[in-house]
Amino acid sequence: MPKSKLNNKCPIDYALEVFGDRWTLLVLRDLMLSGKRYYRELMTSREGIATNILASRLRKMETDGLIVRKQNPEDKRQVFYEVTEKALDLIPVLLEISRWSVIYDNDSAAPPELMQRLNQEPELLIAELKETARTRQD
Amino acid sequence: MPKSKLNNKCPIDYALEVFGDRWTLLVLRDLMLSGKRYYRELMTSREGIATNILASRLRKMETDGLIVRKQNPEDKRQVFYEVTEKALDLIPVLLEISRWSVIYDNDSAAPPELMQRLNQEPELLIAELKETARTRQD
DNA sequence: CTAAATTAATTGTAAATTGCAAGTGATTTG
DNA sequence: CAAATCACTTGCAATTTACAATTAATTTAG
Repeated sequence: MPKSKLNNKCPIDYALEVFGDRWTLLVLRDLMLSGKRYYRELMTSREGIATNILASRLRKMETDGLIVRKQNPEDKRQVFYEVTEKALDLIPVLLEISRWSVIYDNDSAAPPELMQRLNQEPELLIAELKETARTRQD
Repeated sequence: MPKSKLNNKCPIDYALEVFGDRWTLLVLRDLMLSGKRYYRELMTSREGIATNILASRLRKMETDGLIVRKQNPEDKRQVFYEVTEKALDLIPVLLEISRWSVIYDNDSAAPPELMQRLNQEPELLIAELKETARTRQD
């Protein structure tokens, strides 16, 4: 990672610092769109993230204010992660990315009715996805 | 980079393979939103990309169908890059990312009237930005 | 016509990051 | 209380990145 500069001006720069790596967006996808919450659940993504990388990304994501780390009071070994509004506000970015990939990659698939709703009533879809993600965690 | 799998299914995966690194989105920004076309222009971005990294990214971006490499017939030393429709269709992604960064990073700035138009008439803004980028290159 | 400058890279190497395998400490389960 | 589970950490090899120097092709200046 290049040294971060004070008084960064380009918005793309900041975004790349926060999620411009190979794994952060995938973890956010799992937390926000796949309903995963626990470390062990995040380990099982099809992309196969290594445990040390997952741990270091979760640490950085907490530092960056995307997630909050919590302990399951009923089993103190278990740790889960809640997404913040800052993370939830990345849902539109994830959806735009998905829309693009579905067009340009033959192997990319997403629930077709999701893509349809994304074209027809994006605002409502985003609101629902956010609410679903939020509700899961209280 | 982890090995890419055949029959990739998640759209986010594909996107990360194509532009999920530290530099590709910045180069696309310069090509599509800042009107840069020449290698030497791309070298002067404030973020300071190293020349070997720029060269390797441009090669990969051409492989991935985001840009086309061309030679200036009036000065055969000079090389410029044109963006494809595939790249232009990433403008909405760049704009969504910018919207998010402007909210969450105090140091991020973007032309305020651009952000305003992004909220009020996103489709028209995107069409105009694409057209501007396209026109520049013929 | 030739020497210097410009452009778009490539090459070499050190530093940083990633990926993989194994191990650890706290808890819970049988 | 021994074994299993969970969320990591550690060690190390392999890959990628950053920085500096060099190169080949072409153009410009004198």
